[in-house]
Amino acid sequence: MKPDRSPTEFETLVYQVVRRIPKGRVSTYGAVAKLAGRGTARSVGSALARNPFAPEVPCHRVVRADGSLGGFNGETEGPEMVKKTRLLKSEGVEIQSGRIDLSRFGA
DNA sequence: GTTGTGACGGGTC
DNA sequence: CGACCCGCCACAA
Repeated sequence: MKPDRSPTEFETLVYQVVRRIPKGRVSTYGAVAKLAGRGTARSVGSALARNPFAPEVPCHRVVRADGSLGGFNGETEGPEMVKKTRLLKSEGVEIQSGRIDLSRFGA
Protein backbone atom coordinates (compact mmCIF):
# COMPACT_ATOMS: atom_id res chain seq x y z
CA MET A 1 0.00 0.00 0.00
CA LYS A 2 1.13 3.47 -0.76
CA PRO A 3 1.15 6.11 1.93
CA ASP A 4 -1.73 8.51 1.45
CA ARG A 5 -1.16 12.20 1.92
CA SER A 6 -3.37 15.19 2.48
CA PRO A 7 -4.81 16.38 -0.83
CA THR A 8 -3.53 19.74 -1.98
CA GLU A 9 -5.77 22.67 -2.78
CA PHE A 10 -5.60 21.98 -6.49
CA GLU A 11 -6.53 18.33 -6.04
CA THR A 12 -9.45 19.22 -3.79
CA LEU A 13 -10.65 21.61 -6.45
CA VAL A 14 -10.52 18.83 -9.04
CA TYR A 15 -12.47 16.51 -6.74
CA GLN A 16 -15.23 19.04 -6.34
CA VAL A 17 -15.52 19.52 -10.08
CA VAL A 18 -15.60 15.79 -10.81
CA ARG A 19 -17.99 15.26 -7.93
CA ARG A 20 -20.73 17.35 -9.58
CA ILE A 21 -20.70 15.22 -12.73
CA PRO A 22 -24.28 13.91 -13.06
CA LYS A 23 -24.99 10.24 -13.53
CA GLY A 24 -25.08 9.06 -17.11
CA ARG A 25 -22.75 11.86 -18.11
CA VAL A 26 -19.04 11.66 -18.69
CA SER A 27 -16.38 14.31 -18.71
CA THR A 28 -12.83 14.56 -19.95
CA TYR A 29 -9.63 15.43 -18.10
CA GLY A 30 -9.21 18.52 -20.23
CA ALA A 31 -12.78 19.64 -19.54
CA VAL A 32 -12.28 19.24 -15.80
CA ALA A 33 -9.07 21.24 -15.97
CA LYS A 34 -10.92 23.97 -17.81
CA LEU A 35 -13.78 24.00 -15.30
CA ALA A 36 -11.30 24.02 -12.46
CA GLY A 37 -9.71 26.99 -14.16
CA ARG A 38 -6.30 25.65 -13.19
CA GLY A 39 -3.92 23.00 -14.44
CA THR A 40 -4.24 20.75 -17.48
CA ALA A 41 -5.31 17.22 -18.28
CA ARG A 42 -1.95 15.99 -16.95
CA SER A 43 -2.46 17.55 -13.55
CA VAL A 44 -6.11 16.53 -13.37
CA GLY A 45 -5.17 12.94 -14.13
CA SER A 46 -2.56 13.05 -11.41
CA ALA A 47 -5.11 14.42 -8.95
CA LEU A 48 -7.70 11.78 -9.80
CA ALA A 49 -5.05 9.10 -9.61
CA ARG A 50 -4.61 10.03 -5.96
CA ASN A 51 -8.32 10.53 -5.44
CA PRO A 52 -8.94 9.51 -1.81
CA PHE A 53 -12.70 9.87 -2.32
CA ALA A 54 -13.15 6.97 -4.73
CA PRO A 55 -16.93 6.36 -4.39
CA GLU A 56 -17.65 9.98 -3.70
CA VAL A 57 -15.77 11.30 -6.68
CA PRO A 58 -16.92 9.43 -9.82
CA CYS A 59 -13.46 9.33 -11.33
CA HIS A 60 -14.67 6.51 -13.59
CA ARG A 61 -16.90 9.08 -15.32
CA VAL A 62 -13.84 11.02 -16.37
CA VAL A 63 -12.39 9.71 -19.61
CA ARG A 64 -9.77 10.75 -22.11
CA ALA A 65 -10.46 13.33 -24.80
CA ASP A 66 -10.39 10.67 -27.49
CA GLY A 67 -13.10 8.69 -25.72
CA SER A 68 -10.87 5.96 -24.31
CA LEU A 69 -11.55 5.07 -20.69
CA GLY A 70 -8.16 6.06 -19.38
CA GLY A 71 -5.83 4.57 -16.83
CA PHE A 72 -8.39 3.74 -14.15
CA ASN A 73 -8.91 0.49 -16.02
CA GLY A 74 -6.34 0.70 -18.75
CA GLU A 75 -3.89 -1.64 -17.11
CA THR A 76 -6.51 -3.64 -15.32
CA GLU A 77 -7.67 -5.84 -18.13
CA GLY A 78 -8.90 -8.38 -15.62
CA PRO A 79 -12.52 -9.18 -14.79
CA GLU A 80 -12.75 -6.22 -12.44
CA MET A 81 -12.28 -3.83 -15.31
CA VAL A 82 -15.17 -5.38 -17.15
CA LYS A 83 -17.27 -4.72 -14.08
CA LYS A 84 -16.42 -1.01 -14.08
CA THR A 85 -17.14 -0.78 -17.78
CA ARG A 86 -20.49 -2.44 -17.21
CA LEU A 87 -21.23 -0.10 -14.32
CA LEU A 88 -20.50 2.87 -16.53
CA LYS A 89 -22.80 1.44 -19.16
CA SER A 90 -25.43 0.93 -16.49
CA GLU A 91 -25.39 4.65 -15.86
CA GLY A 92 -26.30 5.26 -19.46
CA VAL A 93 -22.84 5.57 -20.99
CA GLU A 94 -22.55 3.62 -24.20
CA ILE A 95 -19.12 2.13 -24.75
CA GLN A 96 -18.16 0.86 -28.18
CA SER A 97 -14.91 -0.97 -28.74
CA GLY A 98 -13.64 0.38 -25.43
CA ARG A 99 -14.45 3.96 -26.44
CA ILE A 100 -17.17 6.35 -25.35
CA ASP A 101 -19.11 8.47 -27.78
CA LEU A 102 -18.26 11.91 -26.43
CA SER A 103 -20.28 13.47 -29.24
CA ARG A 104 -23.35 12.70 -27.15
CA PHE A 105 -22.10 14.99 -24.41
CA GLY A 106 -20.64 17.60 -26.65
CA ALA A 107 -17.29 17.14 -24.99
C1' DG B 1 16.08 24.91 -6.54
C1' DT B 2 16.47 20.92 -9.77
C1' DT B 3 14.98 16.42 -11.69
C1' DG B 4 11.85 12.83 -12.82
C1' DT B 5 7.32 11.04 -13.29
C1' DG B 6 2.33 10.70 -14.56
C1' DA B 7 -5.39 8.03 -14.46
C1' DC B 8 -3.33 13.61 -20.65
C1' DG B 9 -3.80 16.21 -25.37
C1' DG B 10 -2.78 17.29 -29.90
C1' DG B 11 -0.06 16.72 -33.83
C1' DT B 12 2.74 13.84 -36.97
C1' DC B 13 4.35 9.46 -39.25
C1' DC C 1 -6.36 2.52 -37.72
C1' DG C 2 -2.03 2.36 -34.61
C1' DA C 3 2.57 4.08 -32.88
C1' DC C 4 5.60 7.95 -31.74
C1' DC C 5 6.96 12.67 -30.11
C1' DC C 6 6.54 16.99 -27.80
C1' DG C 7 4.26 20.07 -24.58
C1' DC C 8 1.46 20.95 -20.74
C1' DC C 9 0.83 21.42 -15.24
C1' DA C 10 1.15 19.60 -10.43
C1' DC C 11 3.62 16.69 -7.10
C1' DA C 12 7.33 13.86 -4.76
C1' DA C 13 12.19 13.00 -3.85
